Amino acid sequence: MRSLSRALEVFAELQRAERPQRLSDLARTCGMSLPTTLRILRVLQDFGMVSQTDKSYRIGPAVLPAARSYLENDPLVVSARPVLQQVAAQTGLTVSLYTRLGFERILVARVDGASPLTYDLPLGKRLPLTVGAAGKILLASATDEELQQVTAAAIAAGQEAPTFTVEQLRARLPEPGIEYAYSADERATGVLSVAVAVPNRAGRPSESIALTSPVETATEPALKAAVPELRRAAGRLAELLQGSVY
Amino acid sequence: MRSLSRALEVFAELQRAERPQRLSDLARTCGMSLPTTLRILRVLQDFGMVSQTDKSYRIGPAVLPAARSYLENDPLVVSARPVLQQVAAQTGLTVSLYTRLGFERILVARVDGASPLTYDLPLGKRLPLTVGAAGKILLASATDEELQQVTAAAIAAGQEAPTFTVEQLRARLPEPGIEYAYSADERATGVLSVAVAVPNRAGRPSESIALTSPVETATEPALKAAVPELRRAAGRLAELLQGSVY
DNA sequence: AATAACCTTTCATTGTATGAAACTAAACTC
DNA sequence: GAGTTTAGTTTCATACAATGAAAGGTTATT
Repeated sequence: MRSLSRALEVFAELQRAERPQRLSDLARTCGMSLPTTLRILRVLQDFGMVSQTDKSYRIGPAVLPAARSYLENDPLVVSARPVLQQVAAQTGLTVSLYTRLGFERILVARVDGASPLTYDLPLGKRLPLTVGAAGKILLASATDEELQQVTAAAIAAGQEAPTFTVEQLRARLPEPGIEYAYSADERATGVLSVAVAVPNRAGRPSESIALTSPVETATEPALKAAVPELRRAAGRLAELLQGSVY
Repeated sequence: MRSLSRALEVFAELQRAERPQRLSDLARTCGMSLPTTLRILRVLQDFGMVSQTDKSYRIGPAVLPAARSYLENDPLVVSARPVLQQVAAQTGLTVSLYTRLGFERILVARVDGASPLTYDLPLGKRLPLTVGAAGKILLASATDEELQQVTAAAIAAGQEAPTFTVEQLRARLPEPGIEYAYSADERATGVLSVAVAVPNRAGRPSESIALTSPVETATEPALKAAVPELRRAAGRLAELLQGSVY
């Protein structure tokens, strides 16, 4: 399925670029010939996944129904909503659900607490695994090899300095036996966060739930005191997922 | 690019289904062999466009960053926001921006007025072209052939009864020379709406702006009185689009 | 336990994806 | 505004990737 992989590369590159791209740019960045790139763009355009104006290509409107379909129908997101709401109600803090995608994590659901963290809801935001409680907890049970890949990916994505090493990463991760991660001023200054992983019947977890708070509102002990509550929520979510028809 | 087209068919079918699909279902619905369908799903899964649990496939989380990228970077959406906000402020009504995708339209931006229409913001919702002011105005300059296709597509999508005809559709559309469309109780009962098209340098328009109001809040004459304001907004948006770097 | 339905892999064949090259259009230079 | 460079598009021969039939394996059903 080479052509399909290449098409998805082009599609990913259009997202990464964050601005309209010319045919030759895309061909160069994705390492393929002009005719091939052009043919791929034409098909993507037929389906609305890509738009064109003059000589510039960008992501097209068809991604919106797709995202809507995901948010409304995905068992993870659907099951999580009531669970997150309950935690937000009990703690008064903002609760977020992340899912791992490649070597990053994506915010897929969020329920604001009493003091909302941000005005906008950055659903779909790509964040590093190396930074922030919700990222680090997903790496807690990772192998050395995987940490190596994560490190390389984070550097390549510009999320970490070129000097970043696996040792530095490991130092941030929770110690063995600790089933939550904590972060302060890591991803954003003035923000504290604890996160637990959503258990996964087999294999390492790819989802995490985080409690986040501005430093003025909560303290480290207060956040850590909420960890049992968070764990229960994660457990409940895992059960819901088992039960769902999938 | 047959394999790419087929992959996008599978992807579209997963959205249409609105629930996890099995391999054999997808193969049958999309009219392709099991091995081919499986190979497509595997590649889509590698990129996060599709998720799998046990034997069920569904839309994957990678669509969220894509949608986010669209909403944050697309010149249409970005340019429209201040324009819609101004109209909402001046009229106190909900203002929506739709774009055409195939034989449907998609809500890509909305700014609520004084009396919000709905609590949730159904961004990315697919709606028919045959119903509602914002759909009909996009068909105002359509050829007979195109109306025929639209009619067939609406019946196929279950948006119109099987007995629906081009004549019935034409009767709903604005008369020649009228540059706005009006609807009452068409798409939703108790909802009035006027819409104008966003002018397009060449070719027929594919975007429209609508003012919507519950029947209790506004009357037909009141809505129609806002049409000049709407037209100015559409013109301003068109200018912004010309000017943007694209 | 037996049967059926479904999923996955293998493999030979075809057809489609591919890039070089030629061509055209646009942008830039002077 | 003519000449030159760069970018986009089309054509075409070739190779290889996409394909489905068939076999094998797995899970569900009876």
